[in-house]
Amino acid sequence: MQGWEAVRSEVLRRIRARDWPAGSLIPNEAALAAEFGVARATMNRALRDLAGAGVLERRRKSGTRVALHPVRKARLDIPVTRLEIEGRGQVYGLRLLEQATAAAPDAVARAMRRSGPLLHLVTLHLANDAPWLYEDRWLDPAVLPEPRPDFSLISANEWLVSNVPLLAGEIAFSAAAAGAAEAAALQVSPGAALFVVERLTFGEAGPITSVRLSYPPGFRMQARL
Amino acid sequence: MQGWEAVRSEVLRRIRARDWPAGSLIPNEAALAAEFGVARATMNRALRDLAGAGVLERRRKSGTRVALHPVRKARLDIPVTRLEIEGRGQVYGLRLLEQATAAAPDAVARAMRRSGPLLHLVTLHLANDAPWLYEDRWLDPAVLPEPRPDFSLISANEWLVSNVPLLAGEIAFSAAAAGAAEAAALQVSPGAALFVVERLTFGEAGPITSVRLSYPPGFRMQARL
DNA sequence: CGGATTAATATGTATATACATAATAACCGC
DNA sequence: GCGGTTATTATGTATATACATATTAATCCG
Repeated sequence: MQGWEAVRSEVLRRIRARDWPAGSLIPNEAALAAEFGVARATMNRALRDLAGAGVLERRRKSGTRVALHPVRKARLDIPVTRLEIEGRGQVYGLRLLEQATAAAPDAVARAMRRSGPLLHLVTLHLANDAPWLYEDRWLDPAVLPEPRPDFSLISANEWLVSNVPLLAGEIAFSAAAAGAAEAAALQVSPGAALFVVERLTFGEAGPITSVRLSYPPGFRMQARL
Repeated sequence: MQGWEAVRSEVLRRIRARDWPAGSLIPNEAALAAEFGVARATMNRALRDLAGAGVLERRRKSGTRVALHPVRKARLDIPVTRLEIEGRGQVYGLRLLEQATAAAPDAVARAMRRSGPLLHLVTLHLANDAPWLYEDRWLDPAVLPEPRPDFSLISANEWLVSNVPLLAGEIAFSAAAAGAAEAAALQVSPGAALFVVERLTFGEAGPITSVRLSYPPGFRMQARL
């Protein structure tokens, strides 16, 4: 047995083979390190990794036990739209449908903790000239320089990731029926089932942007377990 | 500066402050360790963590550079449905709508690489007696013991996670219009926008189960960025 | 017995050192 | 200049050791 990944594999095997049943306590790091013939640091890395994956639960002094209900953790990468499309070998296009400074709807204003007017951007992203993604974004104008970037050339998302220090965010996925504007832009019938991604992004001084992305029927977001 | 998390914070700060602009090469581990006054192992852990988060890109010999297009990585936890509902303080219910051994549809059979008949389970999960989730599952009967578990008492998912060694899986999210059966079970109108999770799970000897989960309109799947 | 103090223990982290590995740069003979 | 070999370099990993920290068990004392 050599290498922390090999150690991790053997530990995983024992868990799946029920050598160490769900909920049971497994031997401590020192004992396992001795058994596998590795240093404790190596053992630690393997076990720490499995704990991060949700397979093990570790507590000081108590020890390490096999998770009773292994919460499956999926990881998904959310690339910049342009790169996602170009990565599929297609030609990326961008059409700015609307750009205005206005009062945001109630739900958005509350989430962004802003009462004043916000910059409203509605954008259609295209792949090989076909509608790919409808984007409805509200943006705090305070983060923009003068003159403002030309959002008909670069998407707000792409401009933001490379120009504003982002701290954290929330993201949620859901399904929704297409509204009139979305349906027209995406060239689907009103009421069609859209895949919706809603994101709220925070900078150092609170929320910066709130965005709703709608993908037409057929879109699948793939994740790794 | 003490502790790998403090080191990581400072590195992150420099990246966001553009001390180290996107795409640029940062000093090597040894130099940074000296500057921060920590061991290289500590520096390594901080940088390795940021690389895992997509903020840095590291290559042997070439060095470490700030990611040009920081792919945002979202992590989402997918709990067992019963625990998800009980965790919300609601009463979990389960209704087995259909249980039959039959030939799977083409797409399912192909994904599962099986030609013979499979066990087909259609289940409705309830929260406080209200429809919560419609589950359509195809299952390799070879993994089941005799007598078979009673899937009207325990959900197939829950039985599987605690009885079959699972290896890996694929998961995908999408939106779809409700079909007749789904609409009736979930008490929504046909064509309503459902949030769909499709999962294919592998054991040691190939695919074990293929499942399609449909959530009624209003359901949101939250993730952490 | 009960509550507070103290000891014991497993994980968490930091350190110096060493070697492995991958990728690039330098070199060399032709 | 070209193709192939060799050296160099930064990250990746393994190791022994040490101490920190959280948590539980044991102990003591009124």
